[in-house]
Amino acid sequence: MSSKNRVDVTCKECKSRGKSLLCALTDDQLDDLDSGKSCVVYKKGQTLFYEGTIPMGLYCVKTGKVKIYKMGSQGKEQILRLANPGDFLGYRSLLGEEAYAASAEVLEEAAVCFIPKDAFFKSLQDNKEFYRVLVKSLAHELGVVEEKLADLSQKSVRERLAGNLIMLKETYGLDGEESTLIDLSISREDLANIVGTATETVIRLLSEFKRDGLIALEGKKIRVMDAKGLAREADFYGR
Amino acid sequence: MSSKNRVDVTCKECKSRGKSLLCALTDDQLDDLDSGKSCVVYKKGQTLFYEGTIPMGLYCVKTGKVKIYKMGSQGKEQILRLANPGDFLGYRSLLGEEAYAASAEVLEEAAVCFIPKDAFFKSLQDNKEFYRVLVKSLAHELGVVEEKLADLSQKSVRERLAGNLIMLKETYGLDGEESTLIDLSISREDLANIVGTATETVIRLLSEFKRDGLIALEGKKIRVMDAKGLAREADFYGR
DNA sequence: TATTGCAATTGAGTACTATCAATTGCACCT
DNA sequence: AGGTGCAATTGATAGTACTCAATTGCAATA
Repeated sequence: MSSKNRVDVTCKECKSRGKSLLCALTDDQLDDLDSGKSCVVYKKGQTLFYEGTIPMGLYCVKTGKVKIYKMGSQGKEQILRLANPGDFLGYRSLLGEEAYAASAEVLEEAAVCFIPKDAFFKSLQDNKEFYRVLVKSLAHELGVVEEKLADLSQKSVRERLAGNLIMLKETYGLDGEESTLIDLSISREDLANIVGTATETVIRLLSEFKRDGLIALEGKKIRVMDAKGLAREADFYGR
Repeated sequence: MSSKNRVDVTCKECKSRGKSLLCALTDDQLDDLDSGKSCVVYKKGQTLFYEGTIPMGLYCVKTGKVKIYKMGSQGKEQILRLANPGDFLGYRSLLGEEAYAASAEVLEEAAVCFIPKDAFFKSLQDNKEFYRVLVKSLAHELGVVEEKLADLSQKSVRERLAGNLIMLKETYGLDGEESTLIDLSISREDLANIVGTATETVIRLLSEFKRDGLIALEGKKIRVMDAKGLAREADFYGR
């Protein structure tokens, strides 16, 4: 990584701090984190870390979007979740004292801070509240993944796609009128890898949803025209 | 629950303690846990707790087997995992400060201890090491579920069934010659709900595996005759 | 032994999805 | 403008796995 991609920021000044778990830290503790911290701008397609490697510290997304995924044996990936500004990456592996269970790749240009392992563990020790919210987040995440597991097992692709579109709209919808636009440049392939299906199937279902007035396609982005209708598709349509 | 189902045991004397996370506790701390603790014998089919309810404490399985599952909208359940002697139930919800994300039902008669919330949190406070291993376990569990998610998404039912049979054999195989027998009375329906498929599909695949000499059916139980062959089925058969 | 009830099995038909192949669209570069 | 490369789309086909329905098996009970 060339040095011109490095960015100089302190956690204290970080605009994404409010969204992150770091809001549990005092200014002094943030200063501690800053020592040894580095922040780098990654371009779309670059990888933060690979499944199976040993974590050396914690990543914190300042801006941009990152996908966390697992690679299957046939080279197809399953996206576990998308990370956004304020999100931590790698703390599961650090707390679990294990290798990374998934890989992380940048979807949209991202500035990501890296906090060395030691500094991370030190702030855990110094701040019980930080530890608590981190554990709480970990436990919450486990519930979320279990929910996804059940959905994957019991819902049709159609239902899952509809459900994911609703969630993407909640997460990436902007303010005001633009709240219905999913502000995320995502390929059909990645969308398929979130839903857990084939790219062609996503394309066909999207065009059905469009035909039925549930969504509209604006360039590479998707607009949710009828959230209620989508929710119906997500919940009830059986097989 | 009638009083004759109550059992009197201390954590110190519990034979399952060695397998559990409680081995991180000192004798004194175990005594603390014992106060207020109760232990009950549940019969097959009884429910420990339901998805959506508020956890009042921690369950610890002393003997027997328990399934943890989520109910889908069409009344079909997805089994997330099986709990065995020494396993904790409900700590995800406690640490996440959330309602139960899944239900727990006894598969084979089980003696289960219940440790009230307050006593549990107190021992977390008193013993950092206990907290650490608990968090470590939580983090590990998240990795396991993510792995299952990817498998569910990318593997065929045949592969998943083969993989699950291998894991069940690892977990429930006895000693010596009987290491190949899966010592677990599980219905075809429950097996299907572990694998994430229909009961009939499990039955058909089992009879194929049997035909191919990979397994044998002994009463309600399954014996793994060719673990290598099963592993091949689990890993490679692509779509 | 007959009865009942549920689980396991088998059979037939279908539907959802994946796969493979071909075409189109679009952005970028020269 | 033309070319290149990749993503998106469309079409055709095949399978895997589900659903529904019927039968068999088995164990508990009367």
